[in-house]
Amino acid sequence: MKEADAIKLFIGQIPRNLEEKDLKPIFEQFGKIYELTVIKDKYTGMHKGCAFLTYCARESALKAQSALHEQKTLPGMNRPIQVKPADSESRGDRKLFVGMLGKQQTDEDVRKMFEPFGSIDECTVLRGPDGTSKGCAFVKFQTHAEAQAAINSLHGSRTLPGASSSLVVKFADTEKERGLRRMQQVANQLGMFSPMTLQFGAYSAYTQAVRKCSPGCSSNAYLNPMATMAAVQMQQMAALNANGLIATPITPITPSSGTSTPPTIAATPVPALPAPIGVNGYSPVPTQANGQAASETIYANGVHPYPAAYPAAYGLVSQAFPQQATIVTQQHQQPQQQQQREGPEGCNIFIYHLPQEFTDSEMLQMFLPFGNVISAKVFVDRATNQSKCFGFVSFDNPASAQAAIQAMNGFQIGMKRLKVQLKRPKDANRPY
DNA sequence: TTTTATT
Repeated sequence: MKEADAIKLFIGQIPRNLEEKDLKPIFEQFGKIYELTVIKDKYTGMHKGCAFLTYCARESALKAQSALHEQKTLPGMNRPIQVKPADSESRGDRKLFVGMLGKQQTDEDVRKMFEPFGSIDECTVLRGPDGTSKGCAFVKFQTHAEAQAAINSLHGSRTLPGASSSLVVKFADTEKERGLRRMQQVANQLGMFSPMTLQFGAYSAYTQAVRKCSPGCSSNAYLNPMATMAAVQMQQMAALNANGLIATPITPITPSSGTSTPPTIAATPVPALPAPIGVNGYSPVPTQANGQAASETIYANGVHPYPAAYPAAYGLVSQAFPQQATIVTQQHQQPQQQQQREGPEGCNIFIYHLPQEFTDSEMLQMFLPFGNVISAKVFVDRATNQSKCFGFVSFDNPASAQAAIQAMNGFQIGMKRLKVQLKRPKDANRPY
């Protein structure tokens, strides 16, 4: 069916509305297609804008790559289509991150510097939206050995003009490391500046939250919303650090929409977070007897809300921040009428029991981790200018809205718990 | 000073 030396291609920069049937005509002109798969998010099913393609013949793959790679841009895309061997086709780690470049250096300058060590597949200086160099680059060699040789010779070997320290040459971050980096950025964004603050805030918020969830135990302690968010972040980081994976929750999972769930648990999102891995292997989470039943309920539905919510959410963070920047810019450009954009049906959520002091921007921050926020509005009393303690957040897709609901409904802030649900359509529930 | 994505 396919040749033994067939190449699996990675196809990038494809519009998210194109499915296999739409893509097929573009590629079959180069030969018989063995397999073509659009890549979708494991949990949300969201189209990731890329695909894998294997031709029956190796030659077809080579022809398609040379004819299409970076040669045309599909409708709605800003960058040209990518057609190249999938990562799974390459052997070993051969991609380098190069830091501490001067801002003036071009792709060609960097290429010249690395050429002596082997054949370079890709060489790109990272640039911001305005085209300014970020002072770093990615260089991909054909083999791991070549990359290693470049590290050995170049790392720390010199300080380029305009750089603040000596040249950095190392293997590029893995996907896992990038995830961690993104979460640290989220933590910073939430105002947690030092590791000490972060640990302290997270621990106290976390223990209070756990106590609150234990039967027969009540805590009236005030939870700083940012410390509470810190707790979420910390648990994520701990889980990732320990396993390289999101830990499977051992504590009760709670379907926020479940009708048969006891109210005390239904409003408790904290156990839906992964079991934190404590320092030195100590886990502060008590395993609760009712946890298993709750978990099974979820799996029976085929939906695992926790892994769905957070990996998906953090996968979107890198998109979420540019989005936030966009919002800020828009406010400057048209301060009079920043549009209240509403997303499509299923993308808009209603949030009640917000802390009195929460503003649009704080609510935005709280929901950014779940996707592209296109609008975040706290409702304010006209007369007093005081928050009415509720608001609306709109995402650009329903999966983000569901992730936000799943993770944040019932989230404890102070003595209250957030109510987070889909915004009702305008015409519904208006009997009077 | 870490990217537009890799089942």
